This record gives sequence, C-alpha cells and structure tokens, in this order.
Amino acid sequence: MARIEDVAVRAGVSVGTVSNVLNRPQAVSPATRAKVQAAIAELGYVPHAAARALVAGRTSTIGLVVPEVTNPFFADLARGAEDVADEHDVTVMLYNSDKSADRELRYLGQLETQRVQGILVTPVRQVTGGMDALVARGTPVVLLDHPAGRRNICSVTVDDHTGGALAATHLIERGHRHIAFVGGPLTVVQVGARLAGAREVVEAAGGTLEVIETRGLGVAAARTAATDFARRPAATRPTAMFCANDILALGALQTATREGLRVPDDLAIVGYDDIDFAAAAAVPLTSVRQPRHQLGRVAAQLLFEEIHEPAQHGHRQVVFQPELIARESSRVPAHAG
Amino acid sequence: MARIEDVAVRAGVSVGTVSNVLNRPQAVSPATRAKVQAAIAELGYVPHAAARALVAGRTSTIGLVVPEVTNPFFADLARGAEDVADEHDVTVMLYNSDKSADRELRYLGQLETQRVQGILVTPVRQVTGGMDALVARGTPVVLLDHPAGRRNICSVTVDDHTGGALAATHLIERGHRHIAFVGGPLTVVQVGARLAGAREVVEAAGGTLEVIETRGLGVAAARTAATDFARRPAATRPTAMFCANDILALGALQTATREGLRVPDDLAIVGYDDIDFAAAAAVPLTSVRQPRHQLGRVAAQLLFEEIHEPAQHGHRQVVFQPELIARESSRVPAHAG
DNA sequence: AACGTTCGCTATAACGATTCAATAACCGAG
DNA sequence: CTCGGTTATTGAATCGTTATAGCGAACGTT
Repeated sequence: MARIEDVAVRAGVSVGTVSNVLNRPQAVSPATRAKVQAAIAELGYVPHAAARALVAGRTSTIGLVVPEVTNPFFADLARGAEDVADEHDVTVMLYNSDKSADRELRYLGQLETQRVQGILVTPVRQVTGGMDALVARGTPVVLLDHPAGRRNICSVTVDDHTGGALAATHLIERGHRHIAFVGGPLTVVQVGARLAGAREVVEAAGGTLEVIETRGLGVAAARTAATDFARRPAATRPTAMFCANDILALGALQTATREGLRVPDDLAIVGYDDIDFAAAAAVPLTSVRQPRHQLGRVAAQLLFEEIHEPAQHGHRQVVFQPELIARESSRVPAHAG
Repeated sequence: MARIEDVAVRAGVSVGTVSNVLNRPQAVSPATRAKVQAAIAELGYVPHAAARALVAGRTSTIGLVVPEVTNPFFADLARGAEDVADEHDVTVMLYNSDKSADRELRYLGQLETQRVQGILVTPVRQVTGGMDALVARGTPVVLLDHPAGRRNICSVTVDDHTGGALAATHLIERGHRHIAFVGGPLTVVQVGARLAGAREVVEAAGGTLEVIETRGLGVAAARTAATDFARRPAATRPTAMFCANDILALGALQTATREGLRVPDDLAIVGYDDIDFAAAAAVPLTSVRQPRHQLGRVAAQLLFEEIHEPAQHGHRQVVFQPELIARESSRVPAHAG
C-alpha cells in the first residue's frame, strides 16, 4: 500500500509538502498542489489513521455504547449524538453492549485503548469500578439515560419517576382505580423509577397498583403476562394497565385482544417511549414520550464541553421531562362517559 | 497518560520486557512479570492502539456498514458477524449508513483509513465506483444481502426471488387469484426481486398481481396504502396481500382491521422477514423467514478466509434459501374451506 | 546594492508501541 | 572450573504521519 513517501517521490517533492497538501492546502503553491494530487490519485494513496493518531495524540472519534441497537429509543439517541459529533468533525463509533456488562466493559476498554476523545454510555446496570477507573484516568464520559450517582461525571436522563406519575395520573383521571404495572426486571433503574412514580400517584388517589413483574421487556414477556391477565375473572382484574415500554404494551394489546378483551373498554393500556408503532397500532396506543433525539444531542454537547474546556467544566446532571401522548387505548369507554 | 516506558522505569526493566509481559507473558519470568504487572496497575497504563496498529501494519478490527441499525434483520446479521469475529479475536466496528449513499461512502473511506482487516457492507443502492476502488486497493470486502454483479468480490444473499415465489405459491394454494404486492421503492433490489418472484408464480397460475408501490418500507407507508386499499369496493379488491416486509404487513394488518376488514377472512396477508412481532401480532402473521444470523456468520467467514488466504481465495456468491412460516393471517377462511 | 520579509519547500525529530538480534545470566555436564 | 546451551532481558530499528526549524529564492524598500 502506498505511503506518503511514495507519493512524495512520485510528485518529486518532500513528504512534508505532501502532508501540507493534505492538511493545509493553502500553504502550497497551486502548481505543486496539482502535482501532488495527481500522484495521490495515481497511487491510490490513503492516509494511515493510526500514524496520524499517534502523532496527534488523539483520534477524532468518540464512542457510544448502548445496550440495544434495535431499540428505536437508542437509535434516536445515537442520531442526536451523531448530529452534534458531525458539527465537531468527529465520528461516532457505535457499540452494542447487548445488555451484557462484560461486553460493555470490553468495549469501554477498547475505546480507551483507541484514545477516543470521549465516551457516551448507557450502562447496563450501574456504574462499575471499571468505568470509574476509566474516568479517573482522564477519559471524559457522559452517562446517557442513566443518573450519575457520583458527581464526578455528567449525565443526561429523562425523569422516569415523573413519567410513571404522568401515566398513572392520566389513568386515574380517566376513572381507573385498580391499575396494573407490567414490566421488569424491577432492578432496571428506569423500570423501577416508572413504577415508583406511578405507585405514588395511585396510592395518593386511594387506588391500588398491582405489580406484574416480567423477566424482560420484549414481546414474549408481554405475551405470557397478558395471557395470564386476560384469563383472570373480570372482577379481580385491574381495569387499566401501565406498561414499562411500548413493546410490552403492544404485545399486551395484541394478546389481550386475542383473548377477547376489548381495548380500551375492558382494559385501558398506557405504554412508554412512543415508538412509531404506537400510533399505528390497531388501537392507537397512549404512551409517554421522551425527547430522545434531544437527549443524545445534549449528552454529546456536554461531552464536547468537557473535552474542550476540561478546566472550567462543571459536571452536570441534566434531567428532561417526558410528555404524555393520549390516544385511543386509554379513551374513556362510552358506557362510563 | 502513562506510556510503556513509564511502566518500564517504574518496574525497573526495559520497554521490551513490558511489551513481552503484555504480548507473550510466558516468555518472561514470573518474578519480573509480577513487578511489571504491579507497575501497570499503579500507573493505570493503557496501551495505545494507534501505536500498536502502526507497527503491526493493521488493526484487529473489521467494519460492518448497514443501512438501518434499528431493523432486527440487520441486528441479527450483525450478531452473526460478531460471533465469527470474536472467534478470530477481532472486533467489529458498526456503522449505520442510514440508507444514505454519502454516509456509506464516508464510512467506507474511514474504515480504509483505519486499515481495518476487511469490510462487510450492505450497499445502500448498487456497488459504486468508490467501493470498487477500495476493493482494487486491496481491502477485502464482502457484500451482505446484496448480490455481487462483478466476480471480484464475495457476496452473501438470500434468494429474494424464491422468497417472493414462496409467498405467492402459498397464497395461490390457499385459493387466492387476485393478489396485491405492497412495497417500494421497486428500485430497491430486494423489493424488486420479491415482486418478480411473486409475479412469475401468480401469472403462471393464471391469477393477477396488482402492484401497490410505496415510498418506503415503514409503518407510515403501510398505513396510507392500506387505508386506500380498504376503501375500495370489495369486488375490485384483491383477496390477498403480499408485503415486502413485516413492518409493512403489520401496519397493513392494523390499518385494515381498523377499517373493518377481517384478516384473513376478508384479506389474507403475508409478510417478509419473520420479525419477533410477526408471531405476536393480533392475528399472527404468515411470513417469509431468512436465515439472518447465519447470513452474518457466513459473510464474516468468507471475509476471514479472504483475509487469511488471499492467494487461494476464490470469490463466491453464497445464496441462502428462505422459508415460509405459515400462520393465521393467511389461513383459509372457514366458508371457503 | 544591501537589507529585511515573505513564500515555498525540505529535512528531521517526535509520537508509542513491537520485534528481533544481541547480550547477559544461569545451569548442568564434562 | 570451563564450556556449550538454555533462558531472560535489553536496546535499537521500525511503522507512517505531522510539526517545526531552517534554508534559499524572490520581492519590495530604502
């Protein structure tokens, strides 16, 4: 493969001049510039990023580690972060930890080894020792959709507690008093917070909140939960269901419908995330919307702030507020209106 | 940040020894090994990937460029590729071209600059000049889910023509003669091939295939198409619908149901991809399943073959066969059985 | 005509690791 | 003891860039 020196020889100039053509073209006379560019084209020269990074001392990339690429929530987050990175002429390396703490740690290590400028990460569980060490060694890190317990790190989150409260308030206002929360594992911080927010509101209103913990947040989990639910005698069954995410909600909606329950007449459903599918469902789904793109943008901005002005950078915990999008799945049934 | 020399000084050994501890631990005595490891821990030393890559002449990564990370099809592809990469101690850099040829080209350039060992790519449209040049310069490339026109490159695809034929045959066997194909743009190779396969079968059986071209493959496209469809007089309406993917099919299913059509009684639906949601839908969806994980695996295997034995490597075009998964959405209606 | 000033280009020292030939240390055998 | 043969460690060359100091040549000013 052609090196910069091959280009220099071919163009009859020094390597320094070739480097200048590449990095500060205006510092080179048009004539030599043309010669060099011709040589580059003829040889198919492609600069060697590692050599560049070595002398520069850093790469022009940041890392983004998410637990689930398939999830539109994280895809939008990534999009937001990429937009900001583009403005800074930095590229984003995307890694999918797939909810495995092992993979997460491995990827973080890899990113550090590569001397990325900084890292955006949605930790699988909590902030581990490995991550702390990384921060201590000087790599700027911003937590995405995960609160920073410590104050030595920035974080950008959406207020899940309020989100849960929003959903519950909405259902209470619609006249429901017996509500089910579906989601899990409850140890997942987001799930836990949504539940807590909902519980507060329901209890304050004198209602009861029944927790149906699932193993995960996928369609399969929804199906088993909803099947069991639908087969209970109507009298003991909550009249509304708040699901920890839309996938769960859609799964529940479909399964409940198949089991003969009418939504929202027999069962009102509220989801979380407002994914595209939510609005397009057989019964359009009421959902709690998070400013996901904005979340990614702000996280990246905080990261770049820390990268460029480490001195006067104060670590901040940014909290966004979610918004309830009311649709048909929680409409007040005609007979109750 | 600590360099290898700092470690060497601290441990009282030479840099060569530190390097040995890192790369061939068995070649250094247990005593010094311990000293060095202690120094590494104390200083928080992290090797510099760029420096390594520079002397090694190559990185231990491969690139994967897909048009849509959100799509479970590509997520599974990626998983398959990653599994194989892991076996080779190579990490996968994932890039989302987001169906933009510009981004695709930019990412490919970046990967070449980084001297990755090879690249797996699902081209947005066709194989462009930029990609040819890259191959000519010597970076091994394998096309994923896209046929290689030229024979100077490997490709791994699923036979979309057969997939379309399978779907059509299934519907014909169920007694349908008037069938709609929904999907688009038709210039997308996969969409075109599925249509062609279906058309062949339908015409051979003496039926008619009506093409409803959509702007894209998302929920929104499905909704408009299905709404128009459902409002046509029943007599002029096809009795079955073959959608170019499951998202479209699910969108159509939901919209049609809302417009009062019963599935499969008034309208049979067959999708493509067999995503998780397909089986869990209100009416479980008949779909054409592709061996996606396997696709990613084999693509990566071909890539590594080319990387390790460039000499005796013959470029191959591997074609997988899809499989029809029959479910309720295309069941024969009771009155016709 | 001599003198600074630009301007365009060159030569070379980093950057941080790995590799490998050379050397030192050690050990048992003669 | 000394010698051959391992084994452990060292030191320097190397990878492909960028940055920088320096060096002529050309030019405008006095």
